[in-house]
Amino acid sequence: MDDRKLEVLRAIVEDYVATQEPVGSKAVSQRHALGVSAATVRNDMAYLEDAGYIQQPHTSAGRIPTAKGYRLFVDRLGKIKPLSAAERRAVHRFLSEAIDLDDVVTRTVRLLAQLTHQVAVVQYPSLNRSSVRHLELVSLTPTRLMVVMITDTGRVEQRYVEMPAELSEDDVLDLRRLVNEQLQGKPLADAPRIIADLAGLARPELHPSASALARVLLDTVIARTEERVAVAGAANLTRPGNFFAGSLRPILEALEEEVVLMQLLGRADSNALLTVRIGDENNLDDFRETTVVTAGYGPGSVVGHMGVLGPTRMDYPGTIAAVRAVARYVSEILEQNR
Amino acid sequence: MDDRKLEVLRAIVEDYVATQEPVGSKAVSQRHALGVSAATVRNDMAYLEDAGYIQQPHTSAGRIPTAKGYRLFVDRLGKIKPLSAAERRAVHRFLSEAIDLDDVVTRTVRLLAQLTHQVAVVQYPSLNRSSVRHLELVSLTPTRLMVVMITDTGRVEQRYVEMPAELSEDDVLDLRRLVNEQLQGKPLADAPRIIADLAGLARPELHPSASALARVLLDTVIARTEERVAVAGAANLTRPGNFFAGSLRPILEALEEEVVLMQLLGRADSNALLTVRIGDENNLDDFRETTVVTAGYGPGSVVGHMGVLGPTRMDYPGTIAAVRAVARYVSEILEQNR
DNA sequence: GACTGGCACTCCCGGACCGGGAGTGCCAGA
DNA sequence: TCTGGCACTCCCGGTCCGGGAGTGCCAGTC
Repeated sequence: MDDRKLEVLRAIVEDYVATQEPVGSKAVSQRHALGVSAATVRNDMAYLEDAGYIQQPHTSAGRIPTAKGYRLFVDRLGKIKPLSAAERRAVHRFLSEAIDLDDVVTRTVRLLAQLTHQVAVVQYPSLNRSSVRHLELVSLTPTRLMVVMITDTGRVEQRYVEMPAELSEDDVLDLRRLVNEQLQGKPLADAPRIIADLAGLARPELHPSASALARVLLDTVIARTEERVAVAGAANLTRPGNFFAGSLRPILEALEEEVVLMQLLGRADSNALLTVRIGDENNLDDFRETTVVTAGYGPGSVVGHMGVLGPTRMDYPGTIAAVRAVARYVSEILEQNR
Repeated sequence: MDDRKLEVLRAIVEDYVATQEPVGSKAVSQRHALGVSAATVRNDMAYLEDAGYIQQPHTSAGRIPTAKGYRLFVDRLGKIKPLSAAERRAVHRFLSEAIDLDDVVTRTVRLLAQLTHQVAVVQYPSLNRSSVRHLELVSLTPTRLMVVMITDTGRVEQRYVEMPAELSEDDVLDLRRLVNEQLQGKPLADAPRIIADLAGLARPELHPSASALARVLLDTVIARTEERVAVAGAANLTRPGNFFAGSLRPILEALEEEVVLMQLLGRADSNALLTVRIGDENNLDDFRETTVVTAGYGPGSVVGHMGVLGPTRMDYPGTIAAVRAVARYVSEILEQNR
């Protein structure tokens, strides 16, 4: 494939993203200084269409890129344009004001939505990859406890436990000591194994209570917390030309389904620094016209993903730069709080 | 105002809500067994229009209710239709599976959205009206603490504190004892006063640390936590005829603005059991075509509001019944966990 | 006096029609 | 290999028109 043909494809992608209208041969040859005439561009366009990179909405209209065309653009043509200094400062300032981990996530998701003018999705840091920092037991009544688990990513999880027998203040302290001895500092991934043996380590008369506690702890550790996500910028879906009314509804519905969102954030290939999934690559019918740009984040290892979701016709260089920059900075913050 | 005229208004509201199309005199006289001819209905309609209860989109079209018309309907005509037994069972089952307070809120908001086919909004239980059950201090490093506050509504709040000096294990225990002695059982409304005197009660060498802690506690108590809300069912905005594309965007934007949502939930007249705000009554330009149905909930006293938001052309009896039923049941649950 | 049938009138809505414009494919020539 | 020219296609916006639904009014009836 010719170098010039690639330039023509780039021109088509850039113009189409900017104007949202099919772009014709004349526009390409004039505005992009290729040094050839419109007729020549037309020949290249015919080739690109044969090869499946662009298509015509109808005869005698300009061309628009196909998913395959965008893919080529992202892989070989788009030069990521870094954030401006002002934008970087804004990101730093806004995120550094976060008061706790939840606030970091909330702020991140808003920031992404605002920077990219798209829908942003941020996964809460996954419990599984973090470890236990502290467990606290609070007795509410003699037979009712509250368990609070604090992880080294700063997450706090709470559960109520009904005890099979009344517990004295000392009993609670004993249990508290026991669970902390066993679990403190341990990765959550190892926790289920440890918890299984927990009841056996308690004083014999506490066995029933310890098992009840263990059941709830287990639940806390493996619970659906990994699936929690924050969403922002849904209003951006209504930007003119982004999605027509018919396709809006399934997307709005999907945004409230954690399962779908997790699938989009794609924990499978979580090792890639940054992933761009265009159209069909999402393997979801409702997202055939949608591109998802995701990045992993975390202190050292990846503890969660964040991403941005928009029409395939999106500003790839800008979006990719924004997601990458924000993911990096959030990782730094988590690193500091380690 | 005639009894029959009221019946005509009811017919118009009900038909319009059902069909989303202006309703004509013929339809009213035929489908609603008023025992009078279309011509008579026309006369009544002319009266209702003069009085401002209905309007014509254009000459020679049927009539649609005005905000004033809906208001009259809600105040005098709509008979709330209770949930079916099956629906009630579903509500009970779904809510009773909640594992903690956050989960109650999450489930409630989904349930409301599903029952009413509208957008649901639920305020997290306000801290200010609850009281402190327990405070926990966890030392992360010698100069860094994590404060966890647990309230009697089951809410957990966490903050980091940087200490001006290194603290020993005993120092932390001292501070922990102190703050719990002072604050346990106290309503959050009283907390700021108590916290102000806190530092003075610590051992002299702990004064600086105690002040640092007090500052953060104060922040925790009065922080924006009161403004947190959960939203669900945004996809319902796209139901055919609910909102046209132009008016969708400002609403989606508002749904991400806590401030606006709080205003809609309206803490002002928080004493009413159930509030219906129709169109202009919301005092927000973007919500001129929107009705908000809200109810307070809480164990005994009101600790938060929940509501549903939809086009003024909504099924009032059904929506009101759903909001009322859910609010009641959530209140019961909170009562049990008290 | 209240209600009714009839009638002329208004206005929306969808479909048909049409001309301009943008863009294309192809071809012959440089 | 590139270019200018040309005939062709098809969308788009505007206009026009007829049918239908609904109204307001009036005269007549109970």
